[in-house]
Amino acid sequence: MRRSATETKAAILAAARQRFAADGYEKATIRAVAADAGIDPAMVMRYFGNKEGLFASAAEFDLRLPDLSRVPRERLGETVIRHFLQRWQADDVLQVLLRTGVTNDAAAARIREVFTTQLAPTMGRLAKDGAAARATLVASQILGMALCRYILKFPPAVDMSDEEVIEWLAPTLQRYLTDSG
Amino acid sequence: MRRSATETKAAILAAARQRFAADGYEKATIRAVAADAGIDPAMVMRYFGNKEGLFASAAEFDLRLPDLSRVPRERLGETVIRHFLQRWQADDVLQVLLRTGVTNDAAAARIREVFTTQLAPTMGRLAKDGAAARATLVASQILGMALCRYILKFPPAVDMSDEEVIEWLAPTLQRYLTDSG
DNA sequence: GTCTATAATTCGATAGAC
DNA sequence: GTCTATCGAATTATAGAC
Repeated sequence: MRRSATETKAAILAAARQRFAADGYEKATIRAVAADAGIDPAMVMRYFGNKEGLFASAAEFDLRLPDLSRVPRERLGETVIRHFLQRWQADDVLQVLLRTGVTNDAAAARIREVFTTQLAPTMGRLAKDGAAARATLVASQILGMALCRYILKFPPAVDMSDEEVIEWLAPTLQRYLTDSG
Repeated sequence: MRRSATETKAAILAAARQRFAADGYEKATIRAVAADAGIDPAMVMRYFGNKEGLFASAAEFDLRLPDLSRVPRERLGETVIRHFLQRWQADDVLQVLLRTGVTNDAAAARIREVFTTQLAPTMGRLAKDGAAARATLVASQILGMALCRYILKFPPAVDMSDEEVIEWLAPTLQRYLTDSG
């Protein structure tokens, strides 16, 4: 079959995200990605140069955080956790970052970049003091729950409904974002 | 050099824990472990059969949770976070579990086992309702902070002192353990 | 744009000498 | 108890034909 370059690239990227999300960086092979995309492994090299280049493209990521300055202050925690639950299930790029970031330095650097350029500034506009620490606390609880639910699959975390997660985590995030010292 | 079997096994295990903790399951090679231990790769096979066997031995783990029934109820959160901060820095088995559990199914199963047999029962004796969910919430916050601090190395999390971590996380864990609904 | 062939490594694992 | 030699499989990556 003969396709356009953009079609092929898109097919490869979709397959790569699935593989990276499911297997992590080292276990996700170019051959497997190519097989999933229904093309030859050589095409992956042609379009992305090498495995690092493929990963860099597959890990492009926008948190798409809402404008938190328009949210009532007492509902910040709930808004943030709702956003991330939905963001987590929309596609698997967040899962790519988490799965690969734990064993691959380049991927960890990518997560830090997302944190530094997207999450921290947004939080910084909300709290006057300790913004960086607050952003980290928020990230730790969100990533920790994602880890237990989607990666490690702790039975109680998997069984919990989205609303239950929100009920428990919203007050935690609210405190991290708005409490003094 | 000629050593006793126990000496050699101990040297291999120590090296294996370091490698698994730093690289995860697939990137930690038997050859690298053997080089670190200053012995031949064949010795690893001799004593542990295969890579899975080596991992199983390296991932033997006891949370060593204190008897929480003897702790004043209002200090439960602080006690738990203090224990885990110390446990995390005592050796690197917890880091082994986290690094490997994200990409290796056997390792993930091992973490779930530690959770189910060691953490959940202890929490279960404290709260009458929703014990499993409470244990998961505690695990999510503790693992999430460990992830940001020791694995992903978010600068604000790395710079935070132990006491700051305790001040922020203790109230969170306290609420997860003792709050109603 | 697609694929074949293959080079160059690397890894887990085995057999066997000393 | 320790090591050499090596097999067989898998991987990234390259060169080049069609």
